[in-house]
Order: sequence, then C-alpha cells, then structure tokens
Amino acid sequence: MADAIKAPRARRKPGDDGPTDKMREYLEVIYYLSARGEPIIGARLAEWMHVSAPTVTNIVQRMEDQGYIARDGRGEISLTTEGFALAEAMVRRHRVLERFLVDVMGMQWHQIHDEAVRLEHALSPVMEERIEALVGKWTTCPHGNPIPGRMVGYPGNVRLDQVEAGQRFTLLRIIEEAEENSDLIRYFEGNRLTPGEQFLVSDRSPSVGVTLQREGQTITLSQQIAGYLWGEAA
Amino acid sequence: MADAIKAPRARRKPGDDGPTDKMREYLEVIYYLSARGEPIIGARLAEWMHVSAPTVTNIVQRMEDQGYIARDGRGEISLTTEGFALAEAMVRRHRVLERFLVDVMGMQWHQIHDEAVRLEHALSPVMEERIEALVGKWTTCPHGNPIPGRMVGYPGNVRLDQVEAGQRFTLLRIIEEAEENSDLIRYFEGNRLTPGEQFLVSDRSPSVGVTLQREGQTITLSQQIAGYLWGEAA
DNA sequence: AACGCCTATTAGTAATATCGAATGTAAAGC
DNA sequence: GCTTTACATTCGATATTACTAATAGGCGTT
Repeated sequence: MADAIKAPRARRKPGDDGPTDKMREYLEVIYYLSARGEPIIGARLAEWMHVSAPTVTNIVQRMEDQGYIARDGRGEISLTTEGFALAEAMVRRHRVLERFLVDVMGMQWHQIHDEAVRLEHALSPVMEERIEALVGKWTTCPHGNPIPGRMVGYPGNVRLDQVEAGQRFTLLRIIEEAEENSDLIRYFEGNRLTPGEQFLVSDRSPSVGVTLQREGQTITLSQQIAGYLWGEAA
Repeated sequence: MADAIKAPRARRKPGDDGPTDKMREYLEVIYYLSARGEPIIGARLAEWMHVSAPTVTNIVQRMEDQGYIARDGRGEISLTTEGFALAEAMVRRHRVLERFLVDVMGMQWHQIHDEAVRLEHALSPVMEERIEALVGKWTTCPHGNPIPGRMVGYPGNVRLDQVEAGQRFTLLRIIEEAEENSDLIRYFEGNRLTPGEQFLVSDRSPSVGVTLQREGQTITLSQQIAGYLWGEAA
C-alpha cells in the first residue's frame, strides 16, 4: 500500500550515513568562528551551542572520526575539505533563508535568525531551490553577511572596535555572533545601526568603548558590542 | 556574551516537558486514521511511520503514560482531549503549509506532502501566523482536505469505493493516506483526478474495482485506490 | 612553588528513538 | 481442535545527544 515509496527521513540512522543535524550545526558554528578569526576551541563551541564541555568533546570526537574536522596538537579545530563544504552549504542556506523570511514572509529583523536555525535542517533540495529563486539578486543576508557562492571578495572586514578615533565608518554587517541575541538586534534596529549606515568614530578607548557621531546623534557601544559590527573605515 | 538570551530548542528535554516531535507525528497519524474510520492499532501506525512494531509499542506506551492517548481492553487507541487538541493543531499546520507551498512557493502537487512533514515541526508560532496570513481564504489543503478551524461541516464524506454503479460522483478530497505515495499523487494529477472533478460511476465490483466515465474518458481504479478518493454522490 | 582559572577528557547516567529476536495471544480458517 | 496469521509485548542492544562529577594539563600570578 502506501509504503511503497518512502521519503528519506531527516534524522540519520546508526553508523555510516552523513553528518547528523547536530553535526551540521556545529560545522556552521565553526564556520562563523573562523570567519571571526577566533581560535576554534571546544569551549567556544560549548558557549555557542549552549551545552556542556563534555557534550562538545563527544561530538567533536565523532566529527573527527568521520573526517569533517581535524585537530592540531593543542586541540585547535579546523575544517577538512569535506567539512568546509558542508559548513558553507549550511551557512548559505541560513543566510538565504533569512533573506526569504524578511522579503517573502514579512518577518522582522530580530526574529529571523532563530527561525532560520529552526528551518535550515528541514529544507529539501527542491524547497531550497525555490527559496533561492524567490530571493533573487541578493548577495547578503538582511544583517549584511555574504551569502557564499553569491558574492566574491566581500568588503566590510574592518571591525568597529578596531577603528581609530577620527575615522569615518560605514557599517556593512552585523556578524552572526550577535544575532543569537534578539534583544541586541532589536537595539541595533531601533538605533539605525544597520548595514549601509555611516558614522564618525569620535572616540575609542578600551574602558569606555567606541563612540559614534551621526547628525547630532551620539551612540556609545562597548568594545564587545562594537566587535559585532563590521564595515569599512576611511 | 551572546549566551544571555537563549532560544528554546525544538527537541524536548528529559521527562515532563511537552510531547516530543515524534509523538506529535504519531498524534497526527492517529488523527488521519480516525478520520478514515479505521481501527487505530499499533500495526497501522508502524506502517504509516515506517518503523517496526516494538518501536510503536515503546512510543505508544510513553504517549499513554503522558496522557495523550488511551487504550481500551483490546489495545485500540483513542485520543484524549489533550491529544486531540495537539493532533488537530498538527493537522492544521500540515494542511495550511501544503497550501502555502503551492500558492506561495510554487511547488508541485506531488512534492508538498513530504515537504510539509519536514517543516511542520520546525515552525515557530510567528512563522505559523505569517503562513496563515498568506494562504488567506482557503479552507482546504490542495488535495481537498479540510483545514481544522477554517471549515465546519465538511461535505465529501462518501468514499468512491462505496458508490453504487450508475451514480454521479464529485471528487472533493484525496485523503492523506494516499499522499505518502508521490507516484500515486502524480498519477491522480496527470489523469485529472483532482478535487472538483465529476464522473459517472459506470461499474463497480470487488474484483475489478471502480470504473469512471467522463467525456469519453474511462478510468478504472482498484478498490483500494478508489478508497483514497472521497466526495459526493448523486 | 603554589594557587587558580580555563580547558579538555573520562566515567557514569539518562532520554529518545530505533532495531531484531523471541514470546505470547487472540481471531480466522480448515 | 489445530494451525495459521496478525498483532503486541518483552528483552537486549545500539546511536545520538545531553547532563554532572571528577580528573588532569597548561599557563599565568602571586
């Protein structure tokens, strides 16, 4: 009867299939960390994934066994060729989805990251293709992060927490690390700290943070928050 | 850092939370079986879910413990009030999603059931509300099955395999049981066996099945296949 | 050198979801 | 009445994802 044709299940079976959904999530996070230039260690992954250290050890070991990541002597993690391809595919899916959620579904800036995380493991290739078609020309996600494969040589690699006082700064992207925190995203949106905006960096110090000027408006951000905002300085 | 606000994970934790995603899937299937009027037993669930009998026993017992279903002396399953509400919410989500996948995403008839199964566990309430808004006035899924809460007193409760020869039959719905099989759905679509179509039932016998006439076209369906097509007879 | 922090790993446990094998049970057929 | 078939269950096992508690290494400060 109706069990003649069987749709493949999302969840992986026992041993030798592909990476599990969770592994894909970890790969995606590793991609974000390496884009930020931070050392990729278990403790960082534990923070991102909101899990304990042993949980990370466990999964990381399995991912290493299956050849998605490698580790040097000091435990630092890097993506293998295969792992990188998988990670990039996830990131692509995530950012295209975010664009879709804003443009087609009419969702709000601060809602889309979590929703994309929910959905990105549940899309069939057909659905992914339809979404790609609907987002059209866009080359970045709504927060300004480049969609892999749709953009080469992305600018915006200057971190606001490293811009000299007196320089002009054009905000181009709010990095993924900040998107986890929807209150923060709401704050950015409410204060027009969005891709494309320009500022004068009037002051910077490790203790106070970064002070921005624009049309009579003054915004002071902590060093940490400023590190989430990347763009161009001139 | 970015772990201040934590999005709730889809997957359930230990004991006392809500039903797991898998339990929700079983509840949905139980709803379909009861709509068909079939006895709801473990073996049917095993077929639908493509799992072994022990797997069903395991999950069914946990669902009973948690009060979503009840069983009579002979092991027949029924939904509790709470289980029914959960099941209906899943079915609603599924059918609205199918409509969305056709109308908004431009997907094809035979693709949408599987895709909806994938996605229906990954939608946030916000996303669900946006999808509802986009499908507008519709009261049924693309296969003609009613969306709970959007339709009362649905007609189309006559099964084609029980229509007397000589009667006219208006096809109104292709039941969920058939949707699993995308080849079959493709066949229905290719032969214009779609909701709204009218036929003359020219012949019916247990061995041969049901024969339909329309504008010089003759279609013969097995009893089993005809049982997937519901509508009105006159 | 000793203390403490960050990090990683082991060990042990748990929940979920799955399996195959074996066993029981009840209805249906002969 | 015996057998077959369908169905349900128990048992033992595995994979994945998680936790806590305890252990241990490295590195910097006092």
